[in-house]
Amino acid sequence: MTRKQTSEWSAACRSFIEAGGHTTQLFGLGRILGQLYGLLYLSPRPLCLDEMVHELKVSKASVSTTVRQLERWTAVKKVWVRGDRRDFYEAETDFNLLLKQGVLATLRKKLETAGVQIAKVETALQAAHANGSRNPDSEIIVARLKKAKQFHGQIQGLLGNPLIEHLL
Amino acid sequence: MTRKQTSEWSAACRSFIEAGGHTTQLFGLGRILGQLYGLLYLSPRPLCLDEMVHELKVSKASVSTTVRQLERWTAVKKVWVRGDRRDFYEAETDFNLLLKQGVLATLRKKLETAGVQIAKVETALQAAHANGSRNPDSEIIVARLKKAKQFHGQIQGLLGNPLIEHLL
DNA sequence: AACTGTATTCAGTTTTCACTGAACGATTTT
DNA sequence: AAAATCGTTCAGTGAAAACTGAATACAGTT
Repeated sequence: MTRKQTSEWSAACRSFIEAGGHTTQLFGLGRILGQLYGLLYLSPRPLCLDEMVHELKVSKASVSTTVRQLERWTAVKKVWVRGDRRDFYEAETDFNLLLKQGVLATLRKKLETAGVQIAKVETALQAAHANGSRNPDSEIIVARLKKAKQFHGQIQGLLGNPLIEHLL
Repeated sequence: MTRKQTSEWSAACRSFIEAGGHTTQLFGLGRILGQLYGLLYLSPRPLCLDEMVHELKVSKASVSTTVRQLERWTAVKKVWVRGDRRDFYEAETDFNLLLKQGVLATLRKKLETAGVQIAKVETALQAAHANGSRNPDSEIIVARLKKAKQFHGQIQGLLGNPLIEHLL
């Protein structure tokens, strides 16, 4: 990537990087995220910011923020290069690790906030009940909320299940 | 919902519906999607479009498109009401079924298109190789692409794994 | 201390996307 | 056949998100 290379090879690499961008965009993450990870994934050596800027033809600001986002997800890590004060990054190539620490972790967090929402509704419901309010459909509503809560707990348990980690 | 009811109960329902909107928004899906499903989920009887419009205070266009989106995910289904030519919808209350047929199915589809991307890169890579192009980093690139492809296959297998369905 | 090379932040711009209003088409009722 | 009732489609709007250029901050060098 950093050296000049035959057009065929670089074409294949560009194709991979572009595919990465498409994929992340497909999942609602940005375009650059996938491109950047793809670039680092194929690179045989760590790259500094300006190299990434040059390869992807995007602004330095985008690279700076996106690479740190990838770092938070443990998808890339910063590496030291002796005698160079620039920041170099390389990709974490273990996808399984990445899936566990990155994707599943954020999924759990979102599930958590969803649980908070359910809890809120529960208090509202208890308030209605304690208040002596009567409603012909009360049983149905209570039952369905209960079911929703159970499902939430089930999914949380599933994501915490060591079996999942074992499958990866 | 359709009948008048005490303020406490409707407050709890509105809270649930709002929570649904928050949750779907959290996952990158629209706000209305979650609200609409929440409304139908709590409703003891099927609702027609105008009832949903009235409850959620959104446009009929939004309800029309969103409810069909939910239908594609088998999250709701259209039901016939005798002597009424309007379309009525009710929620699928089995979350497990919903997860399998809805979420996992779309996930598989996205994985599929990602696989197409990888295949494209592979042909580009073979072209480079057949062309006799030389590159010092070729082994690394080939190896990493292979690894990526393996991972893709692994995930596809995991989503097709009957064990997953069993866990739900 | 001034300067150079680096990364980060921030205000502004472009793009994307959920959502709407109004027009349309289809079907039923008068 | 005219009117009424529904559902869908489509161009447009507003807001949020992605992305950029320029300013800033920071560390090392002269």
